[in-house]
Amino acid sequence: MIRSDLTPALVEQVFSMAGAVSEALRAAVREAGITDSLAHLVWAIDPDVDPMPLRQIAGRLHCDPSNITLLADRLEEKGLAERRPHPADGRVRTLVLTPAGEQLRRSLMERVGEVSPLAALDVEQQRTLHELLATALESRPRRRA
Amino acid sequence: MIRSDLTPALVEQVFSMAGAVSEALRAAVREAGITDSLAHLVWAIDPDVDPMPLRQIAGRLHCDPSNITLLADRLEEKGLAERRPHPADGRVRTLVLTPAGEQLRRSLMERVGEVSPLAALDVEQQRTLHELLATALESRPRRRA
DNA sequence: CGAGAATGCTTGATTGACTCAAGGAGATTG
DNA sequence: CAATCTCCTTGAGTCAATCAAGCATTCTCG
Repeated sequence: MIRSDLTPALVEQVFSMAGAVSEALRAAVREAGITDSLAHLVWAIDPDVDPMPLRQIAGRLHCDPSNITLLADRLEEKGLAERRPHPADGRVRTLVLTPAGEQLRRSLMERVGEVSPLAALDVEQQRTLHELLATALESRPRRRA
Repeated sequence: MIRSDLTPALVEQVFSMAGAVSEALRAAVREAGITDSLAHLVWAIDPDVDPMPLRQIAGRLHCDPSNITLLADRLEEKGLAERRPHPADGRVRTLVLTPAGEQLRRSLMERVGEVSPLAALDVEQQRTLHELLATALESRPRRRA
């Protein structure tokens, strides 16, 4: 017993926080007639950057491309997003939000700014938290803390 | 545009961190022949506190009790946990880890202390992070930061 | 006591998410 | 132009999660 290890407690907090955020958004998500996974995908599509290929989205979300195919289908059915051919490469399809999709995305972001536990922190605390998480996430995973 | 809102970025980091931890544990989890959900349940059963009723576990994991029934079945099949009758109330079943289950739980905790991104922070940073998250999580969700 | 209500777990049916293997359309290399 | 590679899609199959009953046990109150 050399040093106390906070890591398991931190992991617990992180999962707890992710769960709390999902819970906080659930009402808005259900109201929009979509599921958590769809909301997650909408969240991941930033209208301000170049359209992403489905494969790239899959990488970003750590799941199989075929999974994104399925979710994209559902998003198209609901008129929240649509596939666009890649301008330079005919194999590639990109996914972009429709105006309705962009509006939903904005409303989710606003909502999370209102009801998530993270909103209970003041600006200074949020900045500190942001930096700590960035530091951890940027590090390549390594042995021994 | 009065103030910059870091909340969406923080939410992104939190989900990213949760994903990274799951990813870091995935190898160990698959090696044990179980799924992420089973691992999550094993993680949630602390051998050092009194055995919890299934209903209470469901509350802790924010899911339906019938879900826990199913997962508990699977855990029993694999010899990682077993149901025990509640000493005072005949309706209640509690779930406790077997020695094999406890060992798996310990190995998951050790592993997360080695490979999770959170382990990249020094002790002081971990303490700060722990306090910030605790502050946020303890607050009742409210409007306006 | 004893009937009715409440509580706790289980079962069954259904839906959604995810993974893997296989296939087809479009690009690239030689 | 032929072989190969990349990207998306399809189909099969598994796991997770919710909901609606259902049964057993306990509690409440006449």
